[in-house]
Amino acid sequence: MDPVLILQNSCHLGTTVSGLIGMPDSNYGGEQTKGCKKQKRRRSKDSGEDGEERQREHPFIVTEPGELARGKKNGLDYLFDLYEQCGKFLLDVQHIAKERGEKCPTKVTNQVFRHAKHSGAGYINKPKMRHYVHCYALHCLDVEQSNRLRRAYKERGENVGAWRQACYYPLVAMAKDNGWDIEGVFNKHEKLRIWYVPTKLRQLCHFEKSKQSHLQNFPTTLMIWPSYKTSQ
Amino acid sequence: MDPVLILQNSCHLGTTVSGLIGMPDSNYGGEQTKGCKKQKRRRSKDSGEDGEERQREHPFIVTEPGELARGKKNGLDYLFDLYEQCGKFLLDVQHIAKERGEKCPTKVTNQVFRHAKHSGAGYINKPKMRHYVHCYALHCLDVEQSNRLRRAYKERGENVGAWRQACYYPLVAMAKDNGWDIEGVFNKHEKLRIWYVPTKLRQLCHFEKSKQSHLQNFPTTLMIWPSYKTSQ
DNA sequence: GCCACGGGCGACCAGCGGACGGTGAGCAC
DNA sequence: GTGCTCACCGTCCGCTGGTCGCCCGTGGC
Repeated sequence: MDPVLILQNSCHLGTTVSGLIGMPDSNYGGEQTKGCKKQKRRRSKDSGEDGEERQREHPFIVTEPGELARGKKNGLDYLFDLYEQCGKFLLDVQHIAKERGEKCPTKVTNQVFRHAKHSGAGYINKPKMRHYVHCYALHCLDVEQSNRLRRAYKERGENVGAWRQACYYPLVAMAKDNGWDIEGVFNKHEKLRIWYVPTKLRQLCHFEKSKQSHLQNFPTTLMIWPSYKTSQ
Repeated sequence: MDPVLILQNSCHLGTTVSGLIGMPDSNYGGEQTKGCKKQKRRRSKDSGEDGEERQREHPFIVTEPGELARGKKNGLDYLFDLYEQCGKFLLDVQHIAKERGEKCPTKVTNQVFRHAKHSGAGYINKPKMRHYVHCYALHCLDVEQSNRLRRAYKERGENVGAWRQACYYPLVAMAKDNGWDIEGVFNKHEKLRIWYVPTKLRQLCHFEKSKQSHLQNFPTTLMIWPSYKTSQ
């Protein structure tokens, strides 16, 4: 059985002393503490406005490769296809930019999301795509392992959030094999190159790297994967 | 004699019908016309404040290679050295970022300028560096031609602005030889890769490219370099 | 001393990358 | 029908890249 999955499973209900546990995906304890205002946000609430209120997309569920989601849900093959679609939209934007002699983006930018929306792909939006980037990354870099993870999490009846969290660790292992250069891991892959490395994944790699080098100095320190069970 | 220089010289006092003439360095006629507010800016004027008012740097003059500027002026060798210094500061910033597991910039960003200032290089600032990037580019890509241009403009007693404008055209020619990919021209050179391609240079390349392809359809059209004499 | 020139760089802005968390869809019972 | 879980994505925010033009240093007379 896969050691990473074992680690996942064994830590699932565990507790650790790590300061990272239950951390949301946002920046955790960078030295800059300035700018901590809480956001206030309003929402239309009633649809008594002029425009057609966009219906929100069906939530994702953990599906096996090739499996179609039942009920009002979307499967993970569909999720990954969204990333391929974004790649196509980036190509469009690049061609248009070159034609006009404008700056040519190399990554999926706001402009690309805008272009997707204008092109009728209203089901694509930035928060969603950024949320699952690392899941797509695992799918690109190691389909076998990605598929195994999907099957395991489906079988255990885990929700999408848990599966999403689990996708981080195989990637951290790959970063380790690449001298802890997660940026490089992304850049080597044709389809991944166009996606920004998620902050949390970069931080996770940094954290593990520090832990490893610390282990060399103090071999008695316990090495425990953070569970991230409570973060979204 | 160099054909590009001949073009420069012959067009120096000329007039053309080009819509680009006398254009400032800013965006000219992109299709987006939104956001045309004029900036208001205040300046401290009196130095009755707490801090030591930074003295502004001596202006640049056109100097020959190896020549030191006389009087309260700075020479072009010093200007180009500033770009090398920025490259060093970028290296610093990159090392710090990697150590901390933060995003690692590949270009000279605001952060690099901030680091330079904090490191005591208060004579480096963003507007200045961005202003002369293409001059440094020519210096990197073809020292011989850059040196010839410097000597010619010094001899004719031209001011820095005129020399700066003249630096564009050899670069446009290089872009042409590279399939009009100026971004690629920059990226191929180790020291240039870290600098953003100036908007005006990219636009100039695009304009010339269109003119060239137009020439093929209507060979009787006169091909005239815009003079840019009145823009800064 | 005085004036005119011209360019250095402080300050501004649209829009970016990045993030949060309130709605409300969805399913179990 | 009812309740309560959880994740979608509208909206926000600190900055970025990019630029403008005011102010004043500067040299000639």
